[in-house]
Amino acid sequence: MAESVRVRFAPSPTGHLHVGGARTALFNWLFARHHGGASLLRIEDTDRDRSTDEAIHQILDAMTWLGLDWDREGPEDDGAYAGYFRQTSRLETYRAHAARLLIEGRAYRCYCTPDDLDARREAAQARGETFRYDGRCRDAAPRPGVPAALRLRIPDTGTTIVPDLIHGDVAFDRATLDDWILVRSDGTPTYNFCVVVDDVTMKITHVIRGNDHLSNTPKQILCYEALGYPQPVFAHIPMILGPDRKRLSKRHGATSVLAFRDEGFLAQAMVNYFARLGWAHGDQEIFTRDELVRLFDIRQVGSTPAIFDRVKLEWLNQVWMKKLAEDPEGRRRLATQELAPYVERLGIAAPREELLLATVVNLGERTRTLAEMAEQGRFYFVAPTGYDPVAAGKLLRPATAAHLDRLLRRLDGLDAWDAATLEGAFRQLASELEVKLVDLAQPVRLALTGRMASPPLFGVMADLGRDEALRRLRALRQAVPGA
RNA sequence: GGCUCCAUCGUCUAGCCCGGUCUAGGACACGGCCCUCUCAAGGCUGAAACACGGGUUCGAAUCCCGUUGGAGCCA
Repeated sequence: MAESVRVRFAPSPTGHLHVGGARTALFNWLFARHHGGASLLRIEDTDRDRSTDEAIHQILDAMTWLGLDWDREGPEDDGAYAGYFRQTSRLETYRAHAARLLIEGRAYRCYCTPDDLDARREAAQARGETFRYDGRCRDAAPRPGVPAALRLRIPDTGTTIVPDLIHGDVAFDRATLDDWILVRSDGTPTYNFCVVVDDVTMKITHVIRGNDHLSNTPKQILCYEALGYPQPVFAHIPMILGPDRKRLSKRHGATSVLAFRDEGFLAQAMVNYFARLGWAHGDQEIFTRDELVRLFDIRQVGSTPAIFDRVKLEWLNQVWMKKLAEDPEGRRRLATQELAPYVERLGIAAPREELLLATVVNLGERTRTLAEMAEQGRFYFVAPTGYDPVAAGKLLRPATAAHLDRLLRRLDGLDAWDAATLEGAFRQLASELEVKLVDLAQPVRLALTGRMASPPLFGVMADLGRDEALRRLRALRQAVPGA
């Protein structure tokens, strides 16, 4: 690409950053980073009734969490998140462009009131026709003092082509388009007009956005032409749908990116998942951020809408938790940065780092989210407060008592307290008692973790330490009736 | 309703642009087996798709047309 790439992500701050928006943001970011270009952020807050600062911060928080940093060219007016553009701070620019179009005759004042328009629309419908503005004010005499909307004068005939990186050339018959409103009679600029003016003045080279904007694009292209500005390259990426194939929304459960963070998903897993929605690189499923930047190619993005599959996301999250736990550095970060807050949320203050590490190492392959990991790893930090009722019913019987007593004596006599030694002792005793290892192990597992399922028992005993392990064993022994 | 987009296993997708290598590949989920102190993870394995109908062609998942279905935008 000859000129340097400049893209933008343009959310409207009327709610949280949802899954679809995040994927759009990611594709823009990847495209920019891949080409060494700039990635800008524009907040489309012209709908003042529905836009809130709260939403802006949530969106920025989510983007920061996902690691989608933007190039800071905008005003430095918002602390940590500075450097983005707000449409409401650009109203003067829209006004100037509107004035120019009016003077040059590319736009005209329309005195039709909303009521007029509604009536004409209904009449058209009654006749079974599709209503389009008929251009009746194109040559209307100026009526000073009368509120007027500003409409773009578009050609009556011909075809407007939207050249699109993903869909190829998409043709729209201009006869199906009409002279659309640039500025409402109350003076507020419309969405499509702001977008064009913004993209032009921000020197955006590639507009990467959701497919839901494709239908608006011919109107925008006509506006570029009226303004005499070059068009950016368009890429309309397929939308993300819910399991019912409808546009993804709250009805489908969590769609807010921050909600996923809250549930204990890793940003890396989210990014990996989003990238694979609509894009693929052969058979590869797991991508690091760097790999994505290197391999991402917008032209390889498919054109089919994708259904959001939480189960696969969960799988990816597990893969990433396991992956991070593999090397010392990742393990430490996963334990102290990612997992710790979830453990603390369980009411465990200042969890010890070595236990956090043990949790991460052992529960990474057993759980799918950090919240789940904390929950299932709780026993590392605190003794069980009760036993799984089914297991208790099965295991807390007199027959177990004798075995436990033998075991306790055996463990007391151990010089070392490591997984290998413990396993040896258990196996030895099991064969002496002529029982299966599992029969000896399960009561102990219940004592230490409160559950029937846990990470490998001997590792758990070692991680807990001799004193704590024996304490929990004796506690269970007390609970065994008889003997 | 008008316009536009989309159509490969239940889901994400590879293949489609540059027809033959496709008895259509991978992944998630699901079943079986192995491993095993539990649960997982892992390994092996099974079931599972080119929406339909016409063309074009020696040959179509791949190109063209239509139908059906889904979605989005505008109203």
